[in-house]
Amino acid sequence: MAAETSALRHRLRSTDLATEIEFLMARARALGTTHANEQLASLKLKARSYAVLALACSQSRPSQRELAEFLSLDASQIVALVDDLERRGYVVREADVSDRRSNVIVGTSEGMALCQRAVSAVTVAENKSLKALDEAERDQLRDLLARVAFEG
Amino acid sequence: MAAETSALRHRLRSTDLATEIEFLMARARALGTTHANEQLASLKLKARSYAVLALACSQSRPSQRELAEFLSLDASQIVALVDDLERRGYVVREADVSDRRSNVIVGTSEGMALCQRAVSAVTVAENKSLKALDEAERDQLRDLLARVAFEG
DNA sequence: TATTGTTATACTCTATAACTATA
DNA sequence: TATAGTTATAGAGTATAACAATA
Repeated sequence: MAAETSALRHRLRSTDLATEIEFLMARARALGTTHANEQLASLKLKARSYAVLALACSQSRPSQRELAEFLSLDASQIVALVDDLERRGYVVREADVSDRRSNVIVGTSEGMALCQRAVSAVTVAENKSLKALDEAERDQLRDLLARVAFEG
Repeated sequence: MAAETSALRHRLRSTDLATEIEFLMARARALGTTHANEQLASLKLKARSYAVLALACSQSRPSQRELAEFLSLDASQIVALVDDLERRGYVVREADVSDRRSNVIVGTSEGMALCQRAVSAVTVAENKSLKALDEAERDQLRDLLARVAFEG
């Protein structure tokens, strides 16, 4: 994607579209994903696989179905993401004792180590994406987005 | 995508991932795009084609290259979007007198009419997506996102 | 009967490279 | 030599339906 000229920005920013939250979110997210994927590339992770790894390495013991719901992804996509992370030794599918249909996805110790590095990488990316905002504003944005994201 | 149980929300919301702005933005946007596409479906538009139409129907006379940059899309994707809208009679490619390589994309009167209806549809969708926020909070979110989106 | 994980499949989205016409 | 638009194509992302095992 080519760099944007300031003339272009000025001209198109004054359009109605440029004030729509949906549009602004699309743009902000394109930027954020680019930065995140750049920082995660050396760990052979992307935003998606990072999210799965992070939840697997939390103490929440999510099932694949839960991962799909929480990450707004289709269940069939989770299969491929977990397959990849499992093949690389970062997560395992554990049998759920209370429901034998269900797999619980858990991080291995290698997964935990990778996850720690990934969190650092994502922090770097987030700082790049949000460099226009100070700490208080970032908290404000986080709070507003959380309410939108979880109170649809 | 299945509905999310409150138990799941509670359990996974307490993870570190759930506090990352990148993740929250992905979730909020999945929601917003779903609502927008639902409302635009009867006009045979999607979030993407709506954005192109809206810019074409503004007074800014964007080139295809400018549309690509402003919408964070690849130039080759704009071709297909403009092709579709042009075939349906909503926009035309006008020759740019100052640079004959360049097309200026302009809305027709049918395009203007459709755009007006689309703006209403998108407003409905935005109200659904942002129902958790009051007017002042929406302005705040808009402002914060704009700064992130345009000051990467 | 309904649900979890899985597979297969198709459809959309996105990125890349090569081409043409202009600059 | 570089840029705007186009085309072709491949790869990534996403959705749907069907199946086996289990509830």
